[in-house]
Amino acid sequence: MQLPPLIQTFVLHFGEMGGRWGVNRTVGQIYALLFLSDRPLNAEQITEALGISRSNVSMGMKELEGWRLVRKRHLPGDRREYFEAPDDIWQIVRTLAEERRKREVDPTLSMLRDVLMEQPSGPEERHAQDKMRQMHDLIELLTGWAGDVQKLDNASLMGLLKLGAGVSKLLEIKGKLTVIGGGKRRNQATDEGEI
Amino acid sequence: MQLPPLIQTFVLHFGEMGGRWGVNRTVGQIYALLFLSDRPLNAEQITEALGISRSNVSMGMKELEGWRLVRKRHLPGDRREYFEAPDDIWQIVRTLAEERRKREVDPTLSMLRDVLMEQPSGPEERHAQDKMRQMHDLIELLTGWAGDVQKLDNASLMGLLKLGAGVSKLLEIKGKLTVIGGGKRRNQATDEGEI
DNA sequence: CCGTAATTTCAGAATTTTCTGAAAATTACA
DNA sequence: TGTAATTTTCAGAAAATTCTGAAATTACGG
Repeated sequence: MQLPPLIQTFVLHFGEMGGRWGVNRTVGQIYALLFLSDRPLNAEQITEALGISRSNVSMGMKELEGWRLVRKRHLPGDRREYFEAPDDIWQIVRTLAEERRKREVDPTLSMLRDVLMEQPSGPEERHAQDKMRQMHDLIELLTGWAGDVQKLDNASLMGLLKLGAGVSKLLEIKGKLTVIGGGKRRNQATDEGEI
Repeated sequence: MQLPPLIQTFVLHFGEMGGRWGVNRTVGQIYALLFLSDRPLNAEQITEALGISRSNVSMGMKELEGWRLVRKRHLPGDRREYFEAPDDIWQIVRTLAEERRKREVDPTLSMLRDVLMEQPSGPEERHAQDKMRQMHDLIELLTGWAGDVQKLDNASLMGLLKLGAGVSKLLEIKGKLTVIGGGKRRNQATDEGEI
């Protein structure tokens, strides 16, 4: 690998963190490289920059496309494929959130739904099912909210983030407005402890 | 492994998902078992329930304590150690968010800070550093917000979640109130695209 | 369509991670 | 303090993942 030092630091870091983020070292490095690059790169260039095999790049790209974190491009007069990482950093966050939900949360939600349909066969299973229902309801609440927030445009999203702990204050205001206007609830859960 | 079917399904699922969540199969299974259990369990019981070695349980517990997802307990008249998973599901979410930030985000933030101190040695590094600054600022905004929200009590947190996309409406209201009252900003970033 | 450049696939090698059993260390309490 | 129960450690076995090179496939330009 022969890269400018700042870029190399970043790329190596992404390689090491890749594991914790659910991708392998190569995939992390490829994404880092594309993210920093000011132009699309082809597989050969990535191979050279990272010192990995051509086939490894091919598999890594397939994985990154699965994550919707890279796009294919074609440069005129060049029959090779080029890759680039989308620029809008807010969109990247949305994509990551969505893909991680799909991989890390949805399967569990689905399993929980199945298991909650079953009849518990005794007090032990009854208690277990209670806990599973708590988990299920909370996950639904969280993912539903995340889905809603994801749809906000960049400016609104930034507004929300800047607010920070201020949401608390805002919620109090909302409470008062709701009493007057009679706003409707998103679901029927109660307001304390149990959801 | 000899467990009631509902429990077994849940435990096996957590084992399989463990990998994607940043822990190994055993750790996922142990946590699942403790989460569903209506009483603390000792290492021997976990060994039997999951069909894994005693030493593996020991290592798994250490990992789960590192995540702050289990607590040690002592039952009177029994010198063995017992383990239990905290009950408050909201607190579990906070703990998970915190620990994942510590493992998955903080190291990157730290690396970015270091790299942003360096002088870029040419246009390529300058562009790369720009992207890194974008990433750094966005991560700070996100983690700062998450940190604030984490401090909310259960009821407020639930209020926020139920709001869903309604935050958008609420933000508009806030905008108007701010014009009147002159609220202060959390940071100096601009409101569009670039953060 | 032909030839060739480019990409993908995949079997097995290399590496990393997980798990176990045996031994060492720690702990409770008699 | 001695002893037996319990927990932890850790070297290496087992399993899983990642990576490569060679072969197969695809896609382009003539």
